[in-house]
Amino acid sequence: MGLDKINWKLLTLLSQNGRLTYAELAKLVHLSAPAVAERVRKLEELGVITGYGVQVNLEKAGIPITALIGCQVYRTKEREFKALIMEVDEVIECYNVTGPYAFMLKVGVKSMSKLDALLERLIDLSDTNTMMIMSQPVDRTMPLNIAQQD
Amino acid sequence: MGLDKINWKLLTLLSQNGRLTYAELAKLVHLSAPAVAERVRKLEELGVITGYGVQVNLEKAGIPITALIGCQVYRTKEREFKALIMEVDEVIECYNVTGPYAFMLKVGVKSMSKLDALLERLIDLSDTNTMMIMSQPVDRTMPLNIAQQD
DNA sequence: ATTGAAATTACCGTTGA
DNA sequence: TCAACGGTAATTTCAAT
Repeated sequence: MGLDKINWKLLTLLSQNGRLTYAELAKLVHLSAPAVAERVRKLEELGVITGYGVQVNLEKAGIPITALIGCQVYRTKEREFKALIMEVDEVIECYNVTGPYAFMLKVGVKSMSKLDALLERLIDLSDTNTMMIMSQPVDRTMPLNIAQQD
Repeated sequence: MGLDKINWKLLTLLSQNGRLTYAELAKLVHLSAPAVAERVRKLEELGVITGYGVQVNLEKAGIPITALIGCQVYRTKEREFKALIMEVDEVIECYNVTGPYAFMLKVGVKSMSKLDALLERLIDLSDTNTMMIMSQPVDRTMPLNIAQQD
């Protein structure tokens, strides 16, 4: 739990550039490369770091349409809904949240007709509210300056 | 735009493991390592790949509370709101969307009082609707099986 | 295939409990 | 005194060309 300042720095640096080498990280946190390697290894072991990935510009990748979909799932259909969601390729993120919109989805599609087809699949299990994403002014992996937060 | 099947495969593989080497990628797509390196280089140049990062378990990192906040921003305060959002450390993602909730935020905080303080900062510029995140059954970088989408 | 860099290992020293 | 952590150096692996 209590990650120290250096581990936070490492997480922040890696979230901004997951390909930094241990030597580069070492310079940035004023430690030796093996010391950094050991810290990162432990962060992975603890499950704090769960993996490494690329950041993709979906628009440039040929996915021009992304949307958030608030889903007011019918009380008896929650389990079924969750199972469905996990099978739908277009779903990028799915949050189970408090409040009337039990699930919030982020989806990416190639066309409006694809989006329409997707909503059709959901409508049997929930009322949906679709919000088209126009821009994303902030996109991070985690909060900033976490060390400063009490 | 028209990324071919192999480039999609590369993107998918890298989104699942951003540390795969060119040699490993080469085996998985049945090409030579230099050919893969060239493709990845071009994807970066085109801006399809915008970076590399780590995936972090916020809970294990000591950020136990995450929430989505729908923000109904007052008509005259949109610019001010956007400026504020970009300065708030706790904001992880911010989407500008269609519909009454002009902005949807994903935030991460260490305590409920921190969340309360954050909402206080927003309330002058917008009506907010907070949804606490209980779980995230799907977390991807992009849609699956994109090649199959027409 | 060769060169160079990065990861890993082993070993030692320091510190603090 | 012992456990935890970091540094240095040598070795081995591996990636880029």
